[in-house]
This record gives sequence, C-alpha cells and structure tokens, in this order.
Amino acid sequence: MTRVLVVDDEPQILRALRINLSARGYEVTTAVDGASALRAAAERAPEVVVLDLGLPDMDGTEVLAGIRGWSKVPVIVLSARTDSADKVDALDAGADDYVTKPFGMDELLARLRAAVRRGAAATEEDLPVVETASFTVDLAAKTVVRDGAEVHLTPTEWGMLEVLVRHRGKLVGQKALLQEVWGPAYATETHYLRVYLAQLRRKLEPEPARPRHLLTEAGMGYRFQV
Amino acid sequence: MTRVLVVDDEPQILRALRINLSARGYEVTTAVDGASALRAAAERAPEVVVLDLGLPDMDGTEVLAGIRGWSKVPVIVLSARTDSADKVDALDAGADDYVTKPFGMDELLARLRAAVRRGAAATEEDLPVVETASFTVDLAAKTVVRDGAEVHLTPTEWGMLEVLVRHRGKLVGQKALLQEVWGPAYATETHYLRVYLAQLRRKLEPEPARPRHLLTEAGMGYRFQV
DNA sequence: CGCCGGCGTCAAGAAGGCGTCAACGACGCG
DNA sequence: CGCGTCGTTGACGCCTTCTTGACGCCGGCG
Repeated sequence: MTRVLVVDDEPQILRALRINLSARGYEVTTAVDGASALRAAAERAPEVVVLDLGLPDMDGTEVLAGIRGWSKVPVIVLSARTDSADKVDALDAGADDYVTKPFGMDELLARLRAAVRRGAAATEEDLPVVETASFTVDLAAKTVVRDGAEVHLTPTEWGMLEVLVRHRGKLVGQKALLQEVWGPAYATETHYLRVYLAQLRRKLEPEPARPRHLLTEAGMGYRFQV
Repeated sequence: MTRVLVVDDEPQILRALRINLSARGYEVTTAVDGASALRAAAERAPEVVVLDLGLPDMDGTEVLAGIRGWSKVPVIVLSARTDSADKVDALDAGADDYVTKPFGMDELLARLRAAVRRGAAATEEDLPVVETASFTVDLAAKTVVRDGAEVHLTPTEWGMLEVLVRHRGKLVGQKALLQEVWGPAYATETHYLRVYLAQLRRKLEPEPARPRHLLTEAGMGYRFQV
C-alpha cells in the first residue's frame, strides 16, 4: 500500500485523483493548502507527493522547499502554468517531475509509478547494517556474519532475528513476535520462541548461556541489544 | 564534469544538444542508433542518458530495457509522439522522464538537472561486467564467458542469472525471482527455480553439486556470490 | 521448604523443500 | 516434414527445517 499525498486547492482535481489513486491501491491523503500539506507530509511520511503550485496560502515552491528541507520524498508538481520558466524554477527547487494541467490521468499515474519506483530503490539501499560486538546483521542482504564467516540461518531463525533487530533496543512482546514470524494463529505457541531463541543464541552469541545481545525479559518478551 | 549520453538520429537535435550541454559543462557523448547507444552506455558509464524513441535500428523501449538490464542510470526519453500510451509505456519500461518534441531547451536542461540530482546518490557498483572465479557475466552484452569460451544460455536461464547478478550479494526471495523472470502469475511455481538453477549450475559452476556462486538459501531464496 | 510456572536444552519424528533425471509438447528453422 | 532447442511437468530420493515432547533449572510464592 503506497502512501501518496495529494496537494491541490481545486476540489474536482482532488476528487479525481483520490478516486483514481484509491482504485489502484494507493493510500491517499489530501491537503488543500501549503500549511496543511507540510503538516501532512511530516505526519504521514508519504512515499510520493503530488503538489499543485497554485495554492491559496503560500507559493508552491515554498511548500516544495519546506519538504526538501528534511525529506527526499519524490514530488511531482502539477501546474496550470505552461511557461518554461515556471518549470525550470520548480524542477530546480527540488521537484522530481512537472506536469501541466490539464493532464492525462494515465500519464500522471505512469509518472507517479516512475517516481515511486525510483524512491523505492533509494529506500531499499539504506536498510541498516547492524553491528554488535560479536556479529553483524545485514538486513538488505539477509546475511549474518560472525568472525568473518557467514552464519547460515533457517527462514524462521532469520524471521525472528529480523524482527528483533528492526526493533533493536526495544522490548518485543512474545505475542507480537509470534504473530510477526509465524502469523496471527500462533500467538500462544511460546515454546517456539524458546526453541528458536536458543538456536539463535547458539549460532550468534559467544556464550549462549549468558546472552549479551538476545536478551530475555521473563514473562514479557525479548530484546535485541546492540 | 557530468557525463551525459545523447541518443538521437536527427543531426540537428544532436547538434543543438551537444552545443547547449557542452556550454554548460557537461561531457557529451552521442549515439545515432540503438546498438551504439547500448555500447556507449556500457563503456562511458554516463550519469544521465537522453534517449530519443525513434531510432533507425531498434525500438527505443528496447534500448531502454537493454540499459535497465544492468544500470539504474536516469534516462530521459525524448519523443515526437505525444500519445499518452507511448508515455506510459516508456515510463513503465524504466524511463525517468518523458519530454515531447519540440521541447524547450531550458526545460530539458532543468529536467536533466533534476535527474542528475536524484541519480547522484546511487551511481556506484553499476558496472555491466561481473567477474567470479570461474566465469564472467556481461550484463550489457548479455553474454557469459567461462574458460575463454562463451556459454550459451536460453532466455529463461539468462533471465534468472540477470536478476541474481543484479542483486549480487543480496538474497533474492523465491517469489521475487519468479515474478521478475516469469511474471506475477508464476509466484508459486518454485519447481521452475530448481530446474533452471540446476541448469545454470551445470553450465557455470565448476562443481555443480557444490555451487560457489549460485547459492541456495533453503526456504528463503537464492543468492549470487561473487 | 516444597510447589509451580516460565525458561532453556536436547532429541526424534514429521513435513516439506531441494536437486536430479527424464519425458513430453510447442515452436522455429532449414 | 524432420530436426533441434526450449519450456514445462512429473517422479523420486535426499536432506534441511519445523514441530513436538521430555526433562532439568531457577525464581517466586504459598
């Protein structure tokens, strides 16, 4: 479910985009002015933004600058102005694409897909590599390295480790862990946790009996400590 | 000095772009047909490509696919066709932008800057040739060389190898692999993977029973190890 | 002090994934 | 039409992985 933020002050455009995007499985948020657009961009963390330049409260390029100040999210600018200088300004201000109204919905959707595709490639690359004193977890490559050698993990082992590493430092409840790895039906099979935690510790901890990174919080859940 | 590859068969456009781009400090390479475009893209490793769809020897989208087979370099498509379907096709084939002729030079330059700005982040490890201890894969030429001789691969075999090599080092999930090679409808035909992996290993691995580069991660997927 | 529940460990059987071989049919080419 | 190549499918044995049960340890509580 791709989150997209649509910013426009014309109700009919907003409506058309909302309908078309929702129908294609996008999760649409809308904003009708610059201030609420900036707020929505920060709160919803959309994966792509469609931004009309003609807003009532502030200039579109200001909104763009406001977003670019902290985010690299792809922004597709919509505008009624066909003037070349406007396009240049918007693109140089950080827009990823510029579409003039009236626009073909097919084309806009295609440009949207292109923008999302690029953005996805970018976020995939900055998946973190988490390092501890005794081993290293690469979430993107799905590998664990210990003492220079790769450690082989089974799918279930990796599933648990991934969840724990993603929430590193935080406590993950038993129920939550079971549901994320095995599915909602297994929320009470706490025995699985013990078995697989033991296997992970045997493979990763220098002293499995005294775990330093894969910690148990009795009665609560588990925690991954860097 | 940003390297840009311009592909067009109309001399006056080539000339206009060369002059304008050179004047702005770009390092321009040109190509007048698809075959030389692919060669130039592989050899010069441009940071951005301007590609005309109407080439004499092959369809523009084929050129695009040829580049996308191994590189994420931003491609701006130029075309005289204003038809919405053409735009959608090109954008979905991996184009980053689509500009219709006749175009304003200012606008094209702005779109070029936008494309370069985005692409600047992700232009490493984009090399079209990947070498292992026992064979060499050329993603741009779509060839595999082993012991000095070229190895013949069927289209499906090549499809799998290409996907794996493109994600070299990373684990590729079975579903992802099936969908990239066979299409979304085949996401569960895991038997195909076993058959074709075996064939690839027989053709490429020195010891097919003990693969060194085409590795299986049971239950998860496959990995290409350099 | 003894009971009890949660935890860690081990091991064995069940289930499913994997590699391999081989056969079949579709297709393109001469 | 005959040929070879390629993709698809089935069968089979092997091996990994999951699941399950048994058991001992420990800390809290009555």
